[in-house]
Amino acid sequence: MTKAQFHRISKVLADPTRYQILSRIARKDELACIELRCDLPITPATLSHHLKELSSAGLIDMRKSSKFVHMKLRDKVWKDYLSTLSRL
Amino acid sequence: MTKAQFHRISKVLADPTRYQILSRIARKDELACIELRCDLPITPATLSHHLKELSSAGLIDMRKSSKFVHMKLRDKVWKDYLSTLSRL
DNA sequence: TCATCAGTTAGATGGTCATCGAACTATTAC
DNA sequence: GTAATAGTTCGATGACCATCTAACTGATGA
Repeated sequence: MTKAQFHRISKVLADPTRYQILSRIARKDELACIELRCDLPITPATLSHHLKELSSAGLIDMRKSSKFVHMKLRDKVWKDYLSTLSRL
Repeated sequence: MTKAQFHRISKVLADPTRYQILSRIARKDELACIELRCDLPITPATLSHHLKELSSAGLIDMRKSSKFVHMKLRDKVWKDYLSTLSRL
């Protein structure tokens, strides 16, 4: 993991809403975007923005299936991040 | 560790300069402020600001000895943070 | 007592970013 | 085709914050 990617992820995690989204994605094998829209107090535009950030930081994969978008944690990246962070 | 403290620490770590400072502190048992001033490309005012953030987030202890300030990582808080984060 | 050095505080500034509404695309249903 | 639904994109806005300079405190040494 490069320093740039590491800092990118740190920044992405620093927003509580985004962290919560990632946490929700991680708890399921795969999560549909619409499941998040139901109970998060943000507009679809904001949610879309956060998912883009998570995705371009490399933390999640996004898959489109007809009308719906499904997200998945990228375990390897997440483990890499934890391991880099724990080395401080 | 409360959610508030967790998010506070996440935010503190998100700034690369501050992360580097914390990293330097962690590598030694105790680090003098003046050792950081030497080779960080920031003014004393900015350094002081970052140390205050790290300290009030609970990540470091600061000790004043005559003219000098010494910092130390609070291992327990750091380990708590890592453990909370790894649970996502 | 005076100069110097370590560090802090206050206030200003410029940049970043979470958020929104509005307009859009694309898909499904009737 | 037309309406409804899922999600995106764009531009604007307001808040937050890293950084600086300048002025300060407090300790050391001459």
